[in-house]
Amino acid sequence: MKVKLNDVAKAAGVSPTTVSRVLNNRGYISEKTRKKVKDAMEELNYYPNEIARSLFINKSFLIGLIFPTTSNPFYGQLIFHLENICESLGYKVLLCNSQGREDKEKTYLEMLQRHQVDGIIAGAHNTGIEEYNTPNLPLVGIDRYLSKNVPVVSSDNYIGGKIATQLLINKGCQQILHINGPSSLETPANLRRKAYEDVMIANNLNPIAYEIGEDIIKKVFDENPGVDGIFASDDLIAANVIREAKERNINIPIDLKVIGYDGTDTTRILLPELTTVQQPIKEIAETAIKLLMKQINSTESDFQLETILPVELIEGKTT
Amino acid sequence: MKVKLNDVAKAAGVSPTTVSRVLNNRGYISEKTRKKVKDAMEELNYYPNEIARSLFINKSFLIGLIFPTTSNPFYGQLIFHLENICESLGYKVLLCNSQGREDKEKTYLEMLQRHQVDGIIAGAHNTGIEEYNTPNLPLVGIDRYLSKNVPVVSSDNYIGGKIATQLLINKGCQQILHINGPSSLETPANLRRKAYEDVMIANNLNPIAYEIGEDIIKKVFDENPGVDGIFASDDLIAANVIREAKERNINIPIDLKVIGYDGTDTTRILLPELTTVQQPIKEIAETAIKLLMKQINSTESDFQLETILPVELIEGKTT
DNA sequence: TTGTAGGCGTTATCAG
DNA sequence: CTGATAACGCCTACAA
Repeated sequence: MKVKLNDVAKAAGVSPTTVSRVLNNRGYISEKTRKKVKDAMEELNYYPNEIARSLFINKSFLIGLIFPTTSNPFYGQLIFHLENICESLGYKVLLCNSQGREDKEKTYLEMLQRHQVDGIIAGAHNTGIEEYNTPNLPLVGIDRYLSKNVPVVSSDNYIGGKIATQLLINKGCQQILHINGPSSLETPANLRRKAYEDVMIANNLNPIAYEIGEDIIKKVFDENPGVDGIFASDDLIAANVIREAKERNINIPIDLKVIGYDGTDTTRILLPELTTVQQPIKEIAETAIKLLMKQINSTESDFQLETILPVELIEGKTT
Repeated sequence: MKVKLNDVAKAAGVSPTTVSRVLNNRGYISEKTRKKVKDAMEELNYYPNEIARSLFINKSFLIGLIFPTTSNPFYGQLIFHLENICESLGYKVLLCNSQGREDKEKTYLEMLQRHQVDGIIAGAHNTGIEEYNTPNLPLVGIDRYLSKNVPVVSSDNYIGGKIATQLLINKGCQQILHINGPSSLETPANLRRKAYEDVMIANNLNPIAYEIGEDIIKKVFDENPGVDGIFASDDLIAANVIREAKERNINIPIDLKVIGYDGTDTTRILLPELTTVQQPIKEIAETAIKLLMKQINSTESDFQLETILPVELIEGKTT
């Protein structure tokens, strides 16, 4: 069947230990035997069994990633960077699409623990899942409070929401609405809405926020015929708003101004005219990994509990 | 440290074997001891070590996925479905973003083998990497010939290309160009271009194809002032074409008609007006997994070597 | 510089 | 019905 360390040893006429030494560059080995062994490995097309190795060293070099779906451009891009950085550090990535379902997320969480992952990065929009308390495992949340003492990384949602709302006000909008995704109160992303409400009130305007759902966009327009500004909590919602507006022959940006949130590469290509608040996705990924590695490589817990990264306004033609 | 099977055994006052039996529902156990064991597992918050288990049963329930990037909406959606189906079958997914780089892909391929994955699904646009010949491992390619005898799944690229080109011709375009992605001659995706060329020639038109690259879109317009139809080999390219056209004040669809390829959920939301050839992404994923499982679960190689799934034209407002 | 022995956590085999 | 034992493939003492 599969060629193993022992086979290499036999072929090279040395002991398994020697092969292991060559493999891991440990201890003293004569150049001659080293070459013999290397040749044998080449010859037999040998790959060390990482599973056996993990079992022994009690470390898997596996990181679990739990996000709603790679299909969403924000998560897709975020996961791309996360995987990328992991790879550069010698870690591999176990991917989990929770689809925002609490049951799936719990199952995944258990599965990852069974597989002895060295850490987990999660970002979904579920309410506090208590299972995140139990595992004595390095954890990092992205835009998401997982549990007490689990560090969170997010873009500056509050400032982002403020910038967005303020922009609409500055551009002269009178009736500004907010539509947010399926976010519970426990995610930092909800600060986008909070900021919207604060800014509206500070400007003596009436905040009206909708949560996305079946036919919500139509409802928004039906219920607010005078709407002239919409701050959508992500770019996909913004795109849906734009489409509905077009169908109703509402002129953007003259009669209605729309601003989104995320500013992924994909959005910038497919809908470049959209004004949006761009998240520093790569930096979020870098920070998350850094925080995770800190936990993995040390026992002290002196890491920053909440990291907030700056956002950037990208003005397009929809405002 | 981590609680293991032995700890549970001790706590329950039974042997490790019995615990293992309870865990796997094998052999006869009295209800009483079963309960004792289950309680102990609960008590100690025990999770079986899947690594040790994999080592013994010589199966990891891991599937490797090698694609250029989850950031691209097509791959993002494809990977979403692949992971989803794997999960439903009890398999976990190791994610690899090859970024279309041959060196990365080779490294990943080796890494996956070291990790004893039960199979690999790959779809990137690299030229034949010979390493795909060596591993005696279940493999499936998506839109990509990995090696002799490795099954390939793809959308009907030829028909898709034909439909796209024919549509432009039917709509009265005279100077139709094609822009394709960085595809080598060895991928089925290249049939999109082949079909374009065939249809053009069959209609006594002159086929001109560009391959995407730095400032290619501008070049396309500069070199072909009379262009009135463009078939882009994916939606992102189509989006770039549309943007450039807008900047040049070229009216779409009146002066220029554009059609893309892929029709991902994300594109449909962000750029719903784009006419495109939609790939059956979910079906591609299902077929790929089915072919992989067939290889995993049997030694015979009676599987279909090439599966081609039908595409669908989605007419938007850009044609 | 190299080899031998034991164990990482689990499971299958074979007794009892 | 339950328990002891060996083994999965590798690595680290400890010996030689």
